[in-house]
Amino acid sequence: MTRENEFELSTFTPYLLNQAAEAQSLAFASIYRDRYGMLRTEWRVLYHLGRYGPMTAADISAAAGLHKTKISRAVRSLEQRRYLERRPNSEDGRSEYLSLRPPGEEVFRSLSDAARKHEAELEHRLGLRDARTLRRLLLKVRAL
Amino acid sequence: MTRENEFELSTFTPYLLNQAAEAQSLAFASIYRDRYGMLRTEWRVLYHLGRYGPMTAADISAAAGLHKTKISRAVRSLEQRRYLERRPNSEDGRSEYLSLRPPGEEVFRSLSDAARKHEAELEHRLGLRDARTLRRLLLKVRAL
DNA sequence: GACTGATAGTTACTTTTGTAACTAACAAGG
DNA sequence: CCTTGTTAGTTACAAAAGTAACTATCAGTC
Repeated sequence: MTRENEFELSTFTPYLLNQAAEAQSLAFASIYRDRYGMLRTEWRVLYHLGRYGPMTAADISAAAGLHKTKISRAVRSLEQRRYLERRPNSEDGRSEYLSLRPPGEEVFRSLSDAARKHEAELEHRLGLRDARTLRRLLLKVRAL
Repeated sequence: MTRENEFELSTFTPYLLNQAAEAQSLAFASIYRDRYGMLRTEWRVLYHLGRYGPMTAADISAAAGLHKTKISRAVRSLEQRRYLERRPNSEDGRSEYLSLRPPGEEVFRSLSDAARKHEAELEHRLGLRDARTLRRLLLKVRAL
């Protein structure tokens, strides 16, 4: 009953990308979610501040490619957890400089470690050669 | 100022997977969204019915790996657009058989065509060799 | 220094998703 | 039949994300 040239979703690249991304995201998301009750955007904001130091919400928005409302909400949430603090930007009264507080730094280190481990594990299970190829192809796809 | 062994999100495989998936999803989603105002789950339900013929919500749930509440909502939405119809299942009073109506079949064919074109285009831009490798690796990742 | 347009960030509103609770129908055993 | 437990699907509620409108500040111009 299956027609010859029928379209197969199960081999459709965007679908496979989603499946693979979801599987991997779930695996890593459970770490920042279960350990710290954080959302993906919150982890991303925390990461940028931890990795590159103090910056404004607009800086994060540009660097992470996230919409400003997402940043705004993530910042408020991280602030409430005492992970970051705001200090006025003397150059521009509209914005504030955001920086991690010690507990935030701590969480950043912990999650960075977990991410490194996660990546190493994936690389191991995939094999170094395939892992590298995959990264290269994903970059290529994203750039299309 | 950049420390040596610092974790780099931009080379983190789950992150790259998400980026690539998002880029590709957005590209294809705009088709069913803009053309027919459909959501991803709706397209998936429509696909299963169009590709494999009438089945129950539970069948779709199992085949597509989608939660039953998602199916329920998608089915109602597709029904309101007159894309599908329900008929009682004489074997089991709790469930109904779902099948596409002519307009639904029409949309299914149109979207299948669009998907085929999309895949061909991607294959062309990526090169056949890389496209195949990518699919292989994505399957491998999903299976981990 | 008032007017115009742009920018940083927040708030309000809407849509979508996730989760849990619920109803109805089934199935098996007493 | 009448309990007990399971399954199909819907509904209700809560969390999250998207979009638009808003406030405040800035920068340049007249």
